[in-house]
Amino acid sequence: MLIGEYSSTLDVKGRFSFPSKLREDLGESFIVTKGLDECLFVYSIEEWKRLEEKIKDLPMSKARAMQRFLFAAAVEVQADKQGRILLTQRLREYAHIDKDITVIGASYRAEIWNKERWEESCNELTSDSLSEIMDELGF
Amino acid sequence: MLIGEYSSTLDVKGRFSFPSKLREDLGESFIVTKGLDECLFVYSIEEWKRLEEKIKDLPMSKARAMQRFLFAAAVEVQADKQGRILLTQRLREYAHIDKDITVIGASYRAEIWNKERWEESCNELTSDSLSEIMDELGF
DNA sequence: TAGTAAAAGTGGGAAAAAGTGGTGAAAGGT
DNA sequence: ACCTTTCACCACTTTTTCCCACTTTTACTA
Repeated sequence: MLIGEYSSTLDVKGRFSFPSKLREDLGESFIVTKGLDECLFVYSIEEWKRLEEKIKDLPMSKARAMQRFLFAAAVEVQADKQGRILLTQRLREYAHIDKDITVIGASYRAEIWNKERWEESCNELTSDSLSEIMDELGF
Repeated sequence: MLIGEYSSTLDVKGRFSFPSKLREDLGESFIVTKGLDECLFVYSIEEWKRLEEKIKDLPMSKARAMQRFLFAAAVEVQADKQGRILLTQRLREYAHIDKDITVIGASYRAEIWNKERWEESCNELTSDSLSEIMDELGF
Protein backbone atom coordinates (compact mmCIF):
# COMPACT_ATOMS: atom_id res chain seq x y z
CA MET A 1 0.00 0.00 0.00
CA LEU A 2 1.48 3.28 -1.11
CA ILE A 3 0.79 6.19 1.20
CA GLY A 4 2.43 9.44 2.31
CA GLU A 5 3.65 12.73 0.89
CA TYR A 6 7.33 13.41 0.26
CA SER A 7 9.33 16.36 -1.10
CA SER A 8 12.43 16.29 -3.19
CA THR A 9 14.36 18.55 -5.55
CA LEU A 10 16.05 17.97 -8.86
CA ASP A 11 19.82 18.15 -8.63
CA VAL A 12 21.94 19.75 -11.34
CA LYS A 13 21.90 16.54 -13.35
CA GLY A 14 18.14 16.25 -13.29
CA ARG A 15 18.10 13.45 -10.75
CA PHE A 16 16.06 13.34 -7.58
CA SER A 17 15.90 10.96 -4.66
CA PHE A 18 12.80 8.84 -4.75
CA PRO A 19 11.27 8.30 -1.27
CA SER A 20 12.63 5.14 0.30
CA LYS A 21 9.28 4.28 1.88
CA LEU A 22 7.72 4.08 -1.57
CA ARG A 23 10.69 2.26 -3.07
CA GLU A 24 10.21 -0.48 -0.51
CA ASP A 25 6.78 -1.17 -1.93
CA LEU A 26 7.43 -0.54 -5.60
CA GLY A 27 10.44 -2.78 -5.81
CA GLU A 28 13.84 -2.62 -7.50
CA SER A 29 12.57 -1.06 -10.72
CA PHE A 30 9.21 0.40 -11.61
CA ILE A 31 7.18 2.01 -14.40
CA VAL A 32 6.71 5.77 -14.76
CA THR A 33 4.22 7.14 -17.27
CA LYS A 34 2.00 10.12 -18.00
CA GLY A 35 -0.91 10.44 -15.61
CA LEU A 36 -4.04 12.50 -15.32
CA ASP A 37 -3.94 16.14 -14.23
CA GLU A 38 -0.43 16.58 -15.59
CA CYS A 39 1.32 14.49 -13.02
CA LEU A 40 3.21 11.24 -13.51
CA PHE A 41 1.91 7.85 -12.45
CA VAL A 42 4.27 5.29 -10.98
CA TYR A 43 3.44 1.58 -10.88
CA SER A 44 5.23 -1.45 -9.59
CA ILE A 45 5.93 -4.02 -12.30
CA GLU A 46 3.18 -6.30 -10.93
CA GLU A 47 0.62 -3.53 -10.81
CA TRP A 48 1.55 -2.46 -14.32
CA LYS A 49 0.88 -5.94 -15.63
CA ARG A 50 -2.50 -5.92 -13.95
CA LEU A 51 -3.28 -2.62 -15.65
CA GLU A 52 -2.22 -4.02 -19.00
CA GLU A 53 -4.69 -6.87 -18.59
CA LYS A 54 -7.50 -4.52 -17.71
CA ILE A 55 -6.91 -2.33 -20.71
CA LYS A 56 -6.89 -5.36 -22.96
CA ASP A 57 -10.41 -6.14 -21.86
CA LEU A 58 -11.74 -2.72 -22.81
CA PRO A 59 -13.68 -2.32 -26.05
CA MET A 60 -11.21 -1.69 -28.83
CA SER A 61 -12.24 1.89 -29.46
CA LYS A 62 -11.52 2.95 -25.89
CA ALA A 63 -8.53 0.73 -25.42
CA ARG A 64 -6.67 2.23 -28.32
CA ALA A 65 -6.61 5.71 -26.91
CA MET A 66 -5.66 4.46 -23.46
CA GLN A 67 -2.92 2.23 -24.79
CA ARG A 68 -1.40 5.05 -26.76
CA PHE A 69 -1.49 7.43 -23.84
CA LEU A 70 -0.15 5.08 -21.18
CA PHE A 71 2.14 2.77 -23.10
CA ALA A 72 3.82 5.22 -25.40
CA ALA A 73 4.83 7.37 -22.48
CA ALA A 74 5.85 4.56 -20.16
CA VAL A 75 9.44 4.14 -19.05
CA GLU A 76 10.97 1.55 -16.79
CA VAL A 77 13.26 3.20 -14.28
CA GLN A 78 15.61 1.89 -11.66
CA ALA A 79 16.97 3.85 -8.74
CA ASP A 80 20.74 4.11 -8.34
CA LYS A 81 22.46 2.87 -5.20
CA GLN A 82 21.61 6.15 -3.53
CA GLY A 83 17.91 5.82 -4.30
CA ARG A 84 17.79 8.50 -6.99
CA ILE A 85 16.02 8.28 -10.33
CA LEU A 86 16.41 10.15 -13.62
CA LEU A 87 13.36 10.94 -15.74
CA THR A 88 13.30 11.50 -19.47
CA GLN A 89 12.97 15.08 -20.59
CA ARG A 90 9.60 14.28 -22.17
CA LEU A 91 8.12 13.13 -18.88
CA ARG A 92 9.58 16.03 -16.97
CA GLU A 93 8.07 18.47 -19.42
CA TYR A 94 4.68 16.80 -19.28
CA ALA A 95 4.53 17.10 -15.51
CA HIS A 96 6.11 20.58 -15.40
CA ILE A 97 8.92 19.26 -13.28
CA ASP A 98 11.76 21.73 -13.04
CA LYS A 99 12.95 21.98 -9.47
CA ASP A 100 10.73 21.23 -6.48
CA ILE A 101 8.94 17.90 -6.58
CA THR A 102 6.27 16.23 -4.48
CA VAL A 103 5.87 12.49 -4.59
CA ILE A 104 2.74 10.98 -3.08
CA GLY A 105 1.44 7.51 -2.40
CA ALA A 106 -2.02 6.94 -3.84
CA SER A 107 -2.97 3.42 -2.87
CA TYR A 108 -1.89 1.11 -5.68
CA ARG A 109 0.22 3.71 -7.50
CA ALA A 110 2.47 6.63 -6.66
CA GLU A 111 2.36 10.05 -8.30
CA ILE A 112 5.07 12.58 -9.11
CA TRP A 113 4.05 16.23 -9.08
CA ASN A 114 5.47 19.65 -9.58
CA LYS A 115 5.32 20.83 -5.97
CA GLU A 116 3.38 24.02 -6.61
CA ARG A 117 0.84 22.27 -8.78
CA TRP A 118 0.33 19.65 -6.09
CA GLU A 119 -0.30 22.26 -3.47
CA GLU A 120 -2.73 24.10 -5.69
CA SER A 121 -4.59 20.93 -6.40
CA CYS A 122 -4.84 20.25 -2.66
CA ASN A 123 -6.18 23.70 -1.97
CA GLU A 124 -8.95 23.22 -4.48
CA LEU A 125 -10.47 20.68 -2.14
CA THR A 126 -13.01 22.43 0.02
CA SER A 127 -13.54 21.12 3.51
CA ASP A 128 -17.21 20.80 2.63
CA SER A 129 -16.57 18.32 -0.10
CA LEU A 130 -14.15 16.54 2.18
CA SER A 131 -16.60 16.12 4.99
CA GLU A 132 -19.26 15.09 2.52
CA ILE A 133 -17.18 12.24 1.22
CA MET A 134 -15.97 11.27 4.65
CA ASP A 135 -19.57 10.97 5.75
CA GLU A 136 -20.22 8.75 2.77
CA LEU A 137 -17.30 6.54 3.69
CA GLY A 138 -18.26 6.40 7.33
CA PHE A 139 -14.92 7.94 8.17
CA MET B 1 -13.35 0.74 21.57
CA LEU B 2 -11.32 3.93 21.89
CA ILE B 3 -12.37 6.25 24.68
CA GLY B 4 -10.91 8.89 26.98
CA GLU B 5 -9.07 12.20 26.87
CA TYR B 6 -5.33 12.43 27.44
CA SER B 7 -2.78 15.26 27.47
CA SER B 8 0.79 15.21 26.33
CA THR B 9 3.50 17.59 25.20
CA LEU B 10 5.99 17.58 22.37
CA ASP B 11 9.58 17.12 23.48
CA VAL B 12 12.51 18.92 21.82
CA LYS B 13 12.71 16.28 19.11
CA GLY B 14 9.05 16.60 18.23
CA ARG B 15 8.05 13.34 19.87
CA PHE B 16 5.24 12.82 22.34
CA SER B 17 4.06 9.89 24.36
CA PHE B 18 0.95 8.35 22.96
CA PRO B 19 -1.55 7.24 25.65
CA SER B 20 -0.94 3.64 26.56
CA LYS B 21 -4.64 2.94 26.93
CA LEU B 22 -5.19 3.83 23.30
CA ARG B 23 -2.07 2.00 22.16
CA GLU B 24 -3.46 -1.19 23.64
CA ASP B 25 -6.40 -0.99 21.28
CA LEU B 26 -4.67 0.42 18.21
CA GLY B 27 -1.92 -2.13 18.16
CA GLU B 28 1.82 -2.07 17.53
CA SER B 29 1.65 0.39 14.65
CA PHE B 30 -1.18 2.52 13.36
CA ILE B 31 -2.17 5.06 10.72
CA VAL B 32 -2.25 8.82 11.32
CA THR B 33 -3.84 11.07 8.73
CA LYS B 34 -5.35 14.51 8.26
CA GLY B 35 -8.84 14.71 9.68
CA LEU B 36 -11.70 17.16 9.73
CA ASP B 37 -11.60 20.35 11.81
CA GLU B 38 -7.82 20.46 11.55
CA CYS B 39 -7.10 17.61 13.86
CA LEU B 40 -5.46 14.30 13.03
CA PHE B 41 -7.28 11.00 12.78
CA VAL B 42 -5.69 7.82 14.04
CA TYR B 43 -6.78 4.37 12.87
CA SER B 44 -5.69 0.87 13.66
CA ILE B 45 -4.31 -0.99 10.68
CA GLU B 46 -7.46 -3.11 10.42
CA GLU B 47 -9.75 -0.09 10.49
CA TRP B 48 -7.62 1.69 7.90
CA LYS B 49 -7.75 -1.27 5.54
CA ARG B 50 -11.51 -1.15 5.73
CA LEU B 51 -11.44 2.52 4.73
CA GLU B 52 -8.89 1.92 2.05
CA GLU B 53 -11.18 -0.48 0.28
CA LYS B 54 -13.98 2.04 0.37
CA ILE B 55 -11.83 4.88 -0.91
CA LYS B 56 -10.47 2.78 -3.74
CA ASP B 57 -13.98 2.07 -4.93
CA LEU B 58 -14.94 5.71 -5.26
CA PRO B 59 -15.52 6.69 -8.90
CA MET B 60 -12.23 7.83 -10.38
CA SER B 61 -13.61 10.86 -12.16
CA LYS B 62 -15.18 12.46 -9.11
CA ALA B 63 -12.95 11.30 -6.36
CA ARG B 64 -9.45 11.53 -7.79
CA ALA B 65 -8.59 14.56 -5.73
CA MET B 66 -10.11 13.01 -2.65
CA GLN B 67 -8.20 9.77 -3.03
CA ARG B 68 -5.02 11.72 -3.39
CA PHE B 69 -5.73 13.80 -0.35
CA LEU B 70 -6.50 10.87 1.88
CA PHE B 71 -3.70 8.57 0.82
CA ALA B 72 -1.10 11.28 0.58
CA ALA B 73 -1.88 12.49 4.07
CA ALA B 74 -1.62 9.07 5.65
CA VAL B 75 1.44 7.91 7.54
CA GLU B 76 2.10 4.66 9.31
CA VAL B 77 3.66 5.25 12.68
CA GLN B 78 5.07 2.94 15.30
CA ALA B 79 5.67 3.86 18.91
CA ASP B 80 9.19 3.42 20.27
CA LYS B 81 9.89 1.25 23.29
CA GLN B 82 8.85 4.14 25.49
CA GLY B 83 5.49 4.52 23.79
CA ARG B 84 6.30 7.74 21.99
CA ILE B 85 5.52 8.61 18.39
CA LEU B 86 7.04 11.11 16.00
CA LEU B 87 4.83 12.91 13.51
CA THR B 88 5.96 14.37 10.22
CA GLN B 89 6.28 18.13 10.09
CA ARG B 90 3.50 18.21 7.53
CA LEU B 91 1.00 16.61 9.88
CA ARG B 92 2.06 18.73 12.81
CA GLU B 93 1.55 21.88 10.78
CA TYR B 94 -1.84 20.77 9.56
CA ALA B 95 -3.09 20.19 13.10
CA HIS B 96 -1.32 23.25 14.56
CA ILE B 97 0.60 21.02 16.89
CA ASP B 98 3.48 22.85 18.52
CA LYS B 99 3.56 22.04 22.21
CA ASP B 100 0.51 20.97 24.19
CA ILE B 101 -1.47 18.10 22.76
CA THR B 102 -4.75 16.44 23.55
CA VAL B 103 -5.43 12.92 22.35
CA ILE B 104 -8.96 11.60 22.52
CA GLY B 105 -10.64 8.30 21.85
CA ALA B 106 -13.56 8.57 19.45
CA SER B 107 -15.04 5.09 19.15
CA TYR B 108 -13.35 3.44 16.15
CA ARG B 109 -10.64 6.08 15.77
CA ALA B 110 -8.53 8.35 17.94
CA GLU B 111 -7.89 12.04 17.33
CA ILE B 112 -4.86 14.21 17.99
CA TRP B 113 -5.52 17.88 18.73
CA ASN B 114 -3.73 21.05 19.57
CA LYS B 115 -4.83 21.35 23.19
CA GLU B 116 -6.21 24.88 22.94
CA ARG B 117 -8.11 24.12 19.79
CA TRP B 118 -9.60 21.06 21.42
CA GLU B 119 -10.82 23.06 24.36
CA GLU B 120 -12.29 25.74 22.12
CA SER B 121 -14.03 23.16 20.06
CA CYS B 122 -15.51 21.65 23.22
CA ASN B 123 -16.82 25.02 24.32
CA GLU B 124 -18.45 25.61 20.98
CA LEU B 125 -20.73 22.69 21.61
CA THR B 126 -23.88 24.19 23.03
CA SER B 127 -26.08 21.95 25.05
CA ASP B 128 -28.90 22.99 22.76
CA SER B 129 -27.29 21.57 19.69
CA LEU B 130 -26.34 18.48 21.64
CA SER B 131 -29.83 17.84 22.87
CA GLU B 132 -31.10 18.36 19.36
CA ILE B 133 -28.84 15.61 18.10
CA MET B 134 -29.73 13.36 21.00
CA ASP B 135 -33.39 13.82 20.13
CA GLU B 136 -32.58 12.72 16.63
CA LEU B 137 -30.92 9.63 18.01
CA GLY B 138 -33.92 8.93 20.17
CA PHE B 139 -31.62 9.07 23.16
C1' DT C 1 -2.79 6.78 54.60
C1' DA C 2 1.84 5.90 53.83
C1' DG C 3 4.98 2.52 51.57
C1' DT C 4 6.29 -0.12 47.72
C1' DA C 5 6.31 -1.98 43.24
C1' DA C 6 5.11 -1.60 38.62
C1' DA C 7 4.02 1.00 34.77
C1' DA C 8 4.32 5.07 32.09
C1' DG C 9 6.81 9.27 30.74
C1' DT C 10 11.15 12.07 29.65
C1' DG C 11 15.81 13.36 28.13
C1' DG C 12 19.63 12.28 25.76
C1' DG C 13 23.13 9.72 23.04
C1' DA C 14 24.67 6.38 19.66
C1' DA C 15 23.96 3.77 15.50
C1' DA C 16 21.83 3.24 11.22
C1' DA C 17 19.65 4.91 7.21
C1' DA C 18 18.78 8.21 3.82
C1' DG C 19 20.18 12.23 1.12
C1' DT C 20 23.70 15.05 -1.54
C1' DG C 21 27.62 16.41 -4.25
C1' DG C 22 31.08 15.06 -6.97
C1' DT C 23 34.30 12.01 -9.70
C1' DG C 24 35.31 8.63 -13.00
C1' DA C 25 33.92 5.12 -16.40
C1' DA C 26 31.11 3.72 -20.30
C1' DA C 27 28.44 4.66 -24.33
C1' DG C 28 27.29 7.09 -28.35
C1' DG C 29 27.82 10.50 -31.71
C1' DT C 30 30.93 13.40 -34.79
C1' DA D 1 40.09 8.80 -32.25
C1' DC D 2 38.14 12.43 -29.66
C1' DC D 3 34.65 14.84 -27.52
C1' DT D 4 30.18 15.02 -25.29
C1' DT D 5 26.58 13.01 -22.73
C1' DT D 6 24.81 9.58 -19.79
C1' DC D 7 25.19 6.65 -16.02
C1' DA D 8 26.96 4.24 -11.82
C1' DC D 9 29.34 4.46 -7.75
C1' DC D 10 32.12 6.45 -3.80
C1' DA D 11 32.55 9.44 0.21
C1' DC D 12 30.65 12.79 3.12
C1' DT D 13 26.70 15.08 5.57
C1' DT D 14 22.35 15.15 7.45
C1' DT D 15 18.38 13.09 9.17
C1' DT D 16 15.99 9.54 11.31
C1' DT D 17 15.52 5.75 14.30
C1' DC D 18 16.42 3.09 18.14
C1' DC D 19 17.53 2.21 22.83
C1' DC D 20 19.43 3.10 27.60
C1' DA D 21 18.97 5.26 31.98
C1' DC D 22 16.57 8.24 34.95
C1' DT D 23 12.18 10.47 36.74
C1' DT D 24 7.43 10.63 37.59
C1' DT D 25 3.03 8.80 38.09
C1' DT D 26 -0.24 5.22 39.13
C1' DA D 27 -2.01 1.35 41.56
C1' DC D 28 -2.01 -1.82 45.11
C1' DT D 29 -1.24 -3.35 49.89
C1' DA D 30 -0.49 -3.22 54.62
